[in-house]
Amino acid sequence: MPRKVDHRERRELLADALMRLAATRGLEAVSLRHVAAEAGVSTGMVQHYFRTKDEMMGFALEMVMDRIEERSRAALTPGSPREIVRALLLQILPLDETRRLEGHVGLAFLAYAAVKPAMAVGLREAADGMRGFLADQVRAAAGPGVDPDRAATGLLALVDGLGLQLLSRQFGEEDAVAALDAQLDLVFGQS
Amino acid sequence: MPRKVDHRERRELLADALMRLAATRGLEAVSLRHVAAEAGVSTGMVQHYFRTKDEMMGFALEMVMDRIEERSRAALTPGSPREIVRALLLQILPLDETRRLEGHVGLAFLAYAAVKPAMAVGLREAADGMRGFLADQVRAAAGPGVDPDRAATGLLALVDGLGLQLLSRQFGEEDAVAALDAQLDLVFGQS
DNA sequence: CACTTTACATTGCGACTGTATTGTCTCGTG
DNA sequence: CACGAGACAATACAGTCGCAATGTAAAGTG
Repeated sequence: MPRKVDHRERRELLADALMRLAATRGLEAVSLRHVAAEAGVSTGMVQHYFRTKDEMMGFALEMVMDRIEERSRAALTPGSPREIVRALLLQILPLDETRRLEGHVGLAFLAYAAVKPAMAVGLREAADGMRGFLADQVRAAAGPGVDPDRAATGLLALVDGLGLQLLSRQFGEEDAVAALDAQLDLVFGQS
Repeated sequence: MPRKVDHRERRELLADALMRLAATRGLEAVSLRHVAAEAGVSTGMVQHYFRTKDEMMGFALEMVMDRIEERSRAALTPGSPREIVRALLLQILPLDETRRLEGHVGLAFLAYAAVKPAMAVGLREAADGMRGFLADQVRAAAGPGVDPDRAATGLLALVDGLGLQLLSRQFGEEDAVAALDAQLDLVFGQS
């Protein structure tokens, strides 16, 4: 075997360039040539690591989801269910610049996946897992009149919606956090 | 002046074709030729009514927003604030096929507007107006511990998030309505 | 030292894009 | 009835797209 190169590393380098492009100029600006230029390599190299454009898109999407999951796992701190849920959901909100970038990429992919169903299954599974985890936490600590599954669905939808509006800068970060806390109050009871 | 043609009508015909295309095959499939073919006309005619592609996109986006606003206005029925809010938010959720289609188009435009800021201002204004109206309704009838502005933000974000997940068929329509009702319970107090 | 496999770079092709140009037909007005 | 303006249609153009083919350099293995 000749020249040893870390495939995973190269692909992540290219996917990073793709994300930068998608966030600043939209998914429609993502082409083999543009990704190559953004990464500072030749288009031939991009083709070498991704046999087709769809393969590149799929890899980038998976990478975004992996990063979110990784950050979520890192935010898993011991505490009350409410604290756990809050820490988790705060990781999903685009509250800093890197997460804003990922959020834009995610939004672009969401619209992309709406048309390419093959891309949607991963997103669905991730959301289902998150919903299940949230429901467990709510079940453990919520008030008596609260349906855990519905509350989890509501929390996830709220964070999605807040994230959407944060991306279009409809209000500040502290407002979004306040809205989330208000919702947590409603679900877990005022503390 | 020669041959009289209703400009508005023709443009809406073309924008309808554009929406069908955007919903089924994504905004990336929207080209002058495709829109023309979908509408069953020549590309020259499309150019005649829209001098540029961006102009066509902008018109279609405005049309989508107008339709949502029109439907919302039609749903304005006399009743308690909670009933008014519920009826209004139910119009935003993609609960039937035509609204699913519009939802997909809206999602595509959301991602599009994230990159073309000129398109985003209209979306922002519409959301602000809606938020203000919701806040007024909440202020008129909510419990004492509820901040109207925050509750309005939460409701709008919830509906956005629910709509997003409805579009990707993550759960049934009745679940989304149930989640909305649960939230209304929390905001307006159990009835 | 051969030899093969991998890692790229370069180039070319056909299809498609938005836009500009030009032509034709048809109507309403003077 | 002439005529000019609007309503299209057809085509051309430069650019970009994904992808395939081909070439070259380097490194590990026998």
